[in-house]
Amino acid sequence: MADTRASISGESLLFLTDEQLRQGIEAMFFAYRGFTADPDRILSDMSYGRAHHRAIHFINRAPGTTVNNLLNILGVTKQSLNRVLRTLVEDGLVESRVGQSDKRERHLFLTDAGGDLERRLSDAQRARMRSAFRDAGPEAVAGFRTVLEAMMDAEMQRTYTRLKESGL
Amino acid sequence: MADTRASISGESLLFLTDEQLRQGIEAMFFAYRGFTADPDRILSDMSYGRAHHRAIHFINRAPGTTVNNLLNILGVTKQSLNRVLRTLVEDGLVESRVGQSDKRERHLFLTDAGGDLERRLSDAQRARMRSAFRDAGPEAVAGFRTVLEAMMDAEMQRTYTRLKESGL
DNA sequence: CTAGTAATGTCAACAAGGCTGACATAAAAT
DNA sequence: ATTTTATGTCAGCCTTGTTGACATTACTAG
Repeated sequence: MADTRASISGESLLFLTDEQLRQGIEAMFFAYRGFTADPDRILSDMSYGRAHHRAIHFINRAPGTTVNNLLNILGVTKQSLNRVLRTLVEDGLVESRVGQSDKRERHLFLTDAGGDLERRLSDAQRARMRSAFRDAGPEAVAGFRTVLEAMMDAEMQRTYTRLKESGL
Repeated sequence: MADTRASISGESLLFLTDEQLRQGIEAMFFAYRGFTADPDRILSDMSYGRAHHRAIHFINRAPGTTVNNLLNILGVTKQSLNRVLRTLVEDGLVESRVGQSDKRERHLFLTDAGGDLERRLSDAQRARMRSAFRDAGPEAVAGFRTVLEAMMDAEMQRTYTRLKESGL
């Protein structure tokens, strides 16, 4: 398990040393910090946190989504999500409409103010992503996405793909 | 700022649509969950969390590192780190030695028990990384690392590179 | 129609892990 | 001799996660 060389089965599979894997692990750690840094700065001025950002992002992504659907995407408990949603609704950033077909469901939408905040947050995050993508070039970006997809849990991979394809 | 197409300045730079950037953002979000899932499971059985994992990882990476150095790497306050280190020392996973040259400094080392836990955690995390790397192939891995490096804050990039080169 | 199940909300309590501010100590540096 | 540095520690606060319990409403199956 603690081999230096992991697998020499294929042509160029001698690249999976523990050292390389560790570098990948550390790269994920440091990069995720950068990834969240800009929106975090914006949010800390308001009384919001990363959890609000995530909710806003996915409501914007799939307007009219139900609470249960959002729960699955975010992978938290309904109590956690509810606390966040309640403040967002109270502050007029999110609207929660009772479903017309199934009146138990709540469909979630961003208000104009919610859309404004979403744009500020994602502009900041996109700017960093854009700059990283531009520096790295198209082939690196393709590789980046391939590896990230392979790193997801199977269920999240399906969720990710579904979201990805809904946005064409 | 909300362009569909970001930059058509170069040969193949027409790939930076907002949609592509958003997919990158969501890929980071879902992949990071996968990235931390396995160690999190191990840790939740004990009374430890992700913060303990990070401390253990970097102490293992750079044995004898000082508290201050660890503080810079982890990017938290000394109070936060101290809470974590205290429990690790109390539980006999980390040893804190007073520096010989500068006696104000404490140098941190994993004990045998600490090394055992480190191995369990990193084996789990590496297994996922290895599988993702293998599925994606060497070129994708190179791209993955290039993009992640470009996404880091400049300071973290230096820290990352320093760590990377110290492990040759 | 009734019983069961599903979707949601809410209350309470708790824990991890961030944060700030204040203060203490020892040792190095000036 | 004074200041600065490295570290530890106490107290308190916040966000965001958790579990468990319970209520409401409404769809669904028998």
